[in-house]
Amino acid sequence: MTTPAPKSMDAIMALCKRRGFIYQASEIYGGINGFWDYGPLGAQMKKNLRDAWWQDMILSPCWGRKGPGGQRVHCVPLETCIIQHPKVWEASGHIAGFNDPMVDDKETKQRFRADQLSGLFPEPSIHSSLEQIRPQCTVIASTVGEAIELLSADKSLRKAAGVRAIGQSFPDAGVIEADFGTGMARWNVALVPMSLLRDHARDVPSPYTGKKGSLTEPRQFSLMFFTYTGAVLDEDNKVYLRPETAQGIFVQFKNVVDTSRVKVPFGIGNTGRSFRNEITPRNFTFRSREFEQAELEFFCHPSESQDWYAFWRDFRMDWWKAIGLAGDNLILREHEKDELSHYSIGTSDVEYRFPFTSPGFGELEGIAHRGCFDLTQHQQHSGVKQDYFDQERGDPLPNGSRKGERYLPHVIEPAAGLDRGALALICEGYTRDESRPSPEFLKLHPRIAPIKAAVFPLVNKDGMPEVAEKLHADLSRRFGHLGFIETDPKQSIGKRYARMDEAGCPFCFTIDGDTLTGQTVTLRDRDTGQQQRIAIDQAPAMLGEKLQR
RNA sequence: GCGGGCGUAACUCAGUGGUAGAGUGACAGCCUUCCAAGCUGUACGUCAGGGGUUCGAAUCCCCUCGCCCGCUCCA
Repeated sequence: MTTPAPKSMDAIMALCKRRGFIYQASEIYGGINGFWDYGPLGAQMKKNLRDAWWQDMILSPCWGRKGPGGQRVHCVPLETCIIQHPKVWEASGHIAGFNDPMVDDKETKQRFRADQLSGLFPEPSIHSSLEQIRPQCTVIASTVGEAIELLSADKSLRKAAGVRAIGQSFPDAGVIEADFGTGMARWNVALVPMSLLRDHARDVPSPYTGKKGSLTEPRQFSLMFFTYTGAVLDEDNKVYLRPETAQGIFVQFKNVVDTSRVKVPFGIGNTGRSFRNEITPRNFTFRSREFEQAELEFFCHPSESQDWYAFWRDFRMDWWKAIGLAGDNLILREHEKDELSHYSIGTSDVEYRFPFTSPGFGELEGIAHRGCFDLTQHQQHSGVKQDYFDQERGDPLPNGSRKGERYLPHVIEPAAGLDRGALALICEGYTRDESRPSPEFLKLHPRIAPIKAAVFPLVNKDGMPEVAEKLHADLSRRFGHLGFIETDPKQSIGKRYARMDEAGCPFCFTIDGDTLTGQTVTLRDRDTGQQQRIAIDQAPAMLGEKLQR
């Protein structure tokens, strides 16, 4: 299978700017790395995407599709704060996980994670205590097996490390035979302890050059944004901006259960901004430091969790297809076992082939089976029970009811990136067709398009503008809550069509001479340029029907 | 974080030491009965920012910021 040539990202970015979809944040001050703003059309488009998610996930979940047990899917919304108690992030593991200590090699200017450095250590002798043992050489590898494999396979790596020859290796024992110029000897392979890197960085050889003295001490890189509550800048007042919306849901799980008559299985949805201090913001809005998520946490009985996982994975894929990403550029990718988070039983990504990832793919949404990891963590850290009493489970009682069962629900998490979704829809919709009068246009799904329709008088005279004005007012009343309804009497009709094509407006109504005599208008389709003539009083119903699809 | 490329009007770009330009777009008017048509006119620039060299800098030098690409990273 051949991959079609990727669309020009430069052209897409130029269109986004030109038509007011996406601007660089703080542009007049030179911009700020990793932040982007949405212009008028972009803001409306993203709202449409968010509304579509809300509609299909919360208000009418899964288009009415039944769950694995044949039951109706039930979800409720929640809106939680960007700033939560700092302990939320301790419990979730983000504070630890987001603060990987890194080591730089000052000579080569390269950087690696301090906990991913392995070394070849001499066997301890009676003359040296364990604290004095220094690695003879190092390689970047987080496991003993990986280190041995790298040394065995990579000749240039051996050269950098000063290894002249490799003998036998015993991965299970963590031992390898190597000759550093003093004859073949046995070496213990082990992770370089953090304490050694911290206190004796100068004694640790660089994994890049084999030379000692060029490594820095491990340094913290905070991937979470923080600020202070209250006016006093005191470490005790330090709080974090959330890196995901999900934790807000978990910490309110009990409240939702206790106050909203929900029964497991059910979902809680939450959309909103999250913040990650990305090391390398890149690729337009794809990896932004401030971004918007649409996350659902679906709580279910552990025994049903696998079925719900498959259910949500499939539905989410179908959903992206339904709003305009149908085709080879969209895939569902099941994570390999070694790719999974420590707590996850299964994860799938919905991925899109962006022009800048092609022929590879970039993640739009992750659907994760999180087990009961989060509720367990919060139960432990907060001391507040998070278990659920299910009255419909357990042994039958004589009176016909059930004894009930107490358990920590398992969680399926479909977590979508709205900015990435919007970007994918723009990339997918961006089309150049030189055979058209307006070669450049944006094929946005009617549900997502920020401009829903335009009404044009063919010429700006003979009473046509007045008729257009009236139809515009009518359509605005009925559909204005979904997006813009435009009208424009100026300039040539071709130019006005072209403008709408470029902005992704799917439908144009045109008032012409026949409207005045026969009460009909033409309805032009953006993608084909084809027109059909309909009665003017049918226009609202016709548009309503087309916007539903 | 490293390496490379780039930054001039809303967009695409020309301008390599001597008065900041073109096309497109936008806006106004005329014209116009279906696809960026035509005519007339108007507005639009901290030449990414700062510093330096020079009589004079968009142009040469230094620093910073931003964007793109390749590494790296992506809990």
